[in-house]
Amino acid sequence: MAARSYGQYCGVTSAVELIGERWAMLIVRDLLVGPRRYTDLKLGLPRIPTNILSTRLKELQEGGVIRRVPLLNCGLVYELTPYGQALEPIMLALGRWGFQTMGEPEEGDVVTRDSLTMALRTAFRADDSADAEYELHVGDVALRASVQDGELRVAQLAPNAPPAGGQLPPGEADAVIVAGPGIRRLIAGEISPSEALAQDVLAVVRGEETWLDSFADTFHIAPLSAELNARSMT
Amino acid sequence: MAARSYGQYCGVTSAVELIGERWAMLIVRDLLVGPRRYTDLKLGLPRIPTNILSTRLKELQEGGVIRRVPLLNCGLVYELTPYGQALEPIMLALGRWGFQTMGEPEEGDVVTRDSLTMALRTAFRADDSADAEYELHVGDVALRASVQDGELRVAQLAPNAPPAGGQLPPGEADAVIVAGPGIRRLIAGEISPSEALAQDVLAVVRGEETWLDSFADTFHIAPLSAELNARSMT
DNA sequence: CCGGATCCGAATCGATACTG
DNA sequence: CAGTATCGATTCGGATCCGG
Repeated sequence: MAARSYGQYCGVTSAVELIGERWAMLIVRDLLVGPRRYTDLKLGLPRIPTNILSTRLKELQEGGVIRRVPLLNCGLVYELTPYGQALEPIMLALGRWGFQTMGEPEEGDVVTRDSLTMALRTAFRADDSADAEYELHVGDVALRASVQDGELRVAQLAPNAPPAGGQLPPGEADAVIVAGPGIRRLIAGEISPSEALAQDVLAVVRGEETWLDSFADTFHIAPLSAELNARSMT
Repeated sequence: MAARSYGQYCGVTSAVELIGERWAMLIVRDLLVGPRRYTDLKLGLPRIPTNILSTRLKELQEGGVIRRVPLLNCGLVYELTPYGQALEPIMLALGRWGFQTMGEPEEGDVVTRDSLTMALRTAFRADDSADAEYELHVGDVALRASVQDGELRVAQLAPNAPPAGGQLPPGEADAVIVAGPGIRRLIAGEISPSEALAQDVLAVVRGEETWLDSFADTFHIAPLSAELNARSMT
């Protein structure tokens, strides 16, 4: 038996041996957005040591979770296998669960394109969604979220694109929202759209501010219950 | 920022910082079955070092996932907080996912009461279930699975209880199934109930063998697809 | 620039022994 | 029963380097 094996014959154990090592889940999270090259992953995970990244990529490949795909012109990308893609609902549920205890960002925390993309998918409520096109800026990450018929599609815009400036995807967004990490409070329902505007948590730099109500209905993660604060109780 | 922080402001990251450390998920898995004392956890995780167990218990407590509850007479148990219990669907989904790649047990792998209990919950198909009482033995783990109106309840029987010997829960089981780890192949649908019997993967030591068909319908984890074998493809 | 490999100190993990 | 203490073996993190 491998020295570092958990030594149990069990589905959960197998799963944890495949994707439980440090950084592995975050690599999978980013690959759930789309295929990524080594350098993309490194940029999206600024604090991962490069030797750990390459080790994890090998392990995930060995475990059948990801695949190495050479590109036609040059370079290569890593992508999830069908088996790896089956992690999507689990990752979304885990993101929803972890969202509850995010609190405020620590000094030095970053928001990356892929993590924000997954966060939007995590918070998406198909049933409460109204069709709309949002352009969302958080820090220097810019996304375009298209909601149509209860389906969400998220596209990543060029970084540092001036809000409302680009005409990259055809047509203008209904609303361009510029926010900071405090947008968490809106999605958590801790503050209402009008409070968010009043407290400068975010701004609607183009489009009617009423789109913010639709946005808050569409992207929402309800708190589990009040007992969440029952922490550190002996 | 903590040295070992992932440095990202994201729900998945928060979740992984709470339950992503080594052994943490397996502790949560066992606590999803019910409150457990320190010694129970140690027995259920034979390979965990005791210092790691106590460190994880402190961390999970600090994170609001578990709670320490002193018992009236003596001793104490750890139990999940409501927030921790919210991990149940995630754990079941993860168990289902990991089940696909379990293969055959490694030398030295064990099956514990709690892991088998969770495995049954993982494999349970409410829609295809017929009411029944099963007594299941795998290795020296003995469980009583009661299926009624699409609901599953699993009770753990005394270890080393002679199959069909005990009258612990009121009434006799419809079928007493004695199996080894090969029962995975039945649950995965790799073999049929009759093949399982013919190949001595398991035996029905009391009750009609036809109960095994109900069992196989009730507890089943379908393979994702054929491409699962597309491993290690460069 | 892409896709890593190598080296090394620091932190964590695993195994065992020991204690209130 | 419910953990600490200790210590060698691994792994991780940070930095540098390298071939294409």
